[in-house]
Amino acid sequence: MKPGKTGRARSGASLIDVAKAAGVSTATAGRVLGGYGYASEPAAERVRSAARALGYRPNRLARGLITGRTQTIGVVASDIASPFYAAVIRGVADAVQNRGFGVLVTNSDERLALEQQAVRLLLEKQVDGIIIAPCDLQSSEHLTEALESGCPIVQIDRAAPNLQTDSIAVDNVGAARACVRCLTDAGHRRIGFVGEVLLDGAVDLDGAIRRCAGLRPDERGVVPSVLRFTGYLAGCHDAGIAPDPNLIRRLGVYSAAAARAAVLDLMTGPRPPTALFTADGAMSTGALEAIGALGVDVPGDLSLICFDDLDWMQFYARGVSAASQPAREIGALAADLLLRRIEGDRDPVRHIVLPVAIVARRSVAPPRRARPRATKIGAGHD
Amino acid sequence: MKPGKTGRARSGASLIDVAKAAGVSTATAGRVLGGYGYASEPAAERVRSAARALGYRPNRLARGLITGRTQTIGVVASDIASPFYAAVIRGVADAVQNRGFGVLVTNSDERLALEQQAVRLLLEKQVDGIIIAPCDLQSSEHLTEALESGCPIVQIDRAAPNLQTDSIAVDNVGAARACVRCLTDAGHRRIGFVGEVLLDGAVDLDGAIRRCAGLRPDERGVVPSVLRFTGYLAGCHDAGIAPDPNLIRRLGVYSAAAARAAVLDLMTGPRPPTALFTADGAMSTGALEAIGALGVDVPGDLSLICFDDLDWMQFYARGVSAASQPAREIGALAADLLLRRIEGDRDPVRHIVLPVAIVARRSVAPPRRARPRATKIGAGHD
DNA sequence: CTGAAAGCGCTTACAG
DNA sequence: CTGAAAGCGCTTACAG
Repeated sequence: MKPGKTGRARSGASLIDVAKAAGVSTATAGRVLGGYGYASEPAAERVRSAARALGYRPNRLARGLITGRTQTIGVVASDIASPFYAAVIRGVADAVQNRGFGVLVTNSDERLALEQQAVRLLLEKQVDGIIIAPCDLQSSEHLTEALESGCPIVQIDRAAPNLQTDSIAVDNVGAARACVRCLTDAGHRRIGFVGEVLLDGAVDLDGAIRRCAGLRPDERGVVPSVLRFTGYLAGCHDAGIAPDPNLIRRLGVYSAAAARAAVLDLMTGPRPPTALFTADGAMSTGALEAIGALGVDVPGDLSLICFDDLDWMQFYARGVSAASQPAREIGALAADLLLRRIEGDRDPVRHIVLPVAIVARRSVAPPRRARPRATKIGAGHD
Repeated sequence: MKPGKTGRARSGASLIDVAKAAGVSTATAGRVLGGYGYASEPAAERVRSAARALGYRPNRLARGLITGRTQTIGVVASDIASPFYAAVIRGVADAVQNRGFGVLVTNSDERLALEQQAVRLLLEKQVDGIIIAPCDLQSSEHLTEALESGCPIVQIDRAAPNLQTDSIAVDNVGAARACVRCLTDAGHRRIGFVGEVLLDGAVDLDGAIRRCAGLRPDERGVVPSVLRFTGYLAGCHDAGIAPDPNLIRRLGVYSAAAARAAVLDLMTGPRPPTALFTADGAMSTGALEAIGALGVDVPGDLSLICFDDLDWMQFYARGVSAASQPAREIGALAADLLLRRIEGDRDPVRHIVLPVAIVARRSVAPPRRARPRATKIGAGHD
């Protein structure tokens, strides 16, 4: 009844108890119950029924201590409450659960210190591998260390370039380019851009444009929002549109509030865009809030395509087009890759780039003709 | 380089190595690094620097095997990809992470067999406690067993009545009642209801109404949708409205498609409701799809309040009112309760009932006067 | 304050 | 096919 003096709380029958009851050695009982090694049918049957009678439940901790395998994989997400990561984790869980694996989840909130702490916890818990969206593409010593200690890693959403691991990301450049194409095909020429696009060494817009124009689709070591900005530039270029600095907002932070302010500013300025492309979940949320606050019609005064780490439902409901990542698939693929590595696969690392579906709603339609604002020429004020 | 012959993959320095390097016993090294027991400062310092030099990382498996504590808690959700459970798990993770705990997540998809499998996995992995949304309020032998083996449990969202555990749920009856009140206050009298409301032994509506009318707010052993139906009935009663069977749709399944069909049927019938209350996430999604397909305006031809296991963003975007659960808080509270039990708290079980916020958007406004459909009396056809 | 010894529950070679 | 023994990496009483 009371916990033993060693402090362990739960008891239950151990393999020793089962072996004793079945009249065999623990080795034999282990072989039967663990499904490894041989045992004669009569012995096996005695062991099984003893296990059943005692309500035996294997202790995976003990097994893990010996085999060096815990059958647990760790996931480090920015925020598991975000629809994107929630779906990724679901994909991971589905892929591994029928193989007897567990999934240990942690959040980094895009902060390196938290990520390092999370990785340490996972390693101390002896996970067999880690799936991570690294929050810093340069500082990855903690991940190198994990790798060197034999813990395989799969990077998702982004990939540190100097980390020799498999990775899975969507085709950010291609998807953003396709989004812009939707807009230009519909006749838009003034297409606003709102994104984080944090670039060290390129604070000015011209520098950013020069730098991003050279990026290739599969470029690793580059954060998604920069790749999407690259796609935006490419899309404009495709349509023979020169990037207009007044229509581009690089916020430098991943903040819905900042995006809201930026879109309000864009839309109430002298020559507002007729269409808008938002590069991230937070940007998209901010943009939706702004156009709500402005009472702007979508479609109508504005066409909008959101690149989305959030739930496409909100865009769907709003009648807005969105580019949406196949999150579950990313999770499932990441888990597959990881399990393969855990099983000892030594193939060269793979970098998978997934296509992104664009869920076109009504908002790509060209804008309604704006209400004539100053019919009386020279009215000068309102 | 190569894995040892025992099959364990990862090596790294063990406590033995650290002790050897520091010139002390493993007992002393363990006391220093584990933070238990005494050690002289010089010895401690030698141990710490040896640990640092060797890159020592404690193996929590080994510790767990002895202490009987893994510092891991398990969560069994219906679907971690749903915004509700994703947020719950985030709340759990936040509450436990700074205490060095990990969170192991599993999905039941509301299927008993999967839930049992998930619980077994968690127990074999020796979690210190389980947070679960039980999918079957009657068949809970597997949970009783867990409890008896010393694994504390906290139930969320619903609670099996015969399970002596802490539980956390929202005030389903009160929230639904308040939703209806929003509608009746705005002048609605014909308020439709769409929910799962699966009741054995009450297949007919009259039976269901009689049975639900007697439920009290804190009733356990009753699934949320039934409690919300109860709240709906109470809200109607408050306003002196007799429940109209033609406006009530008990689907018996948790299906957006079924809800969509039900709402289409309701709205295209002879006397459509002027307002609608949906009792679940899937119902809400289906209803939104239906009114989208019908081109019904919200507000306008219809007022709508959704009870929500999904993301309130979609309602917000649609201009719809929603009752939303404080998911993160539920997770955080569940984790707190569980940690307390893990630490040996023997207080009587607590059943926490949380209030639900109603996010009122435009849809509670009374409906616009319907476009006169048959101005020419006797027109007879369209 | 410190160390030798036992042991958590299991798996793994290794003899028989 | 089976068992005795060793051991995974740590913590726990218990002597000193």
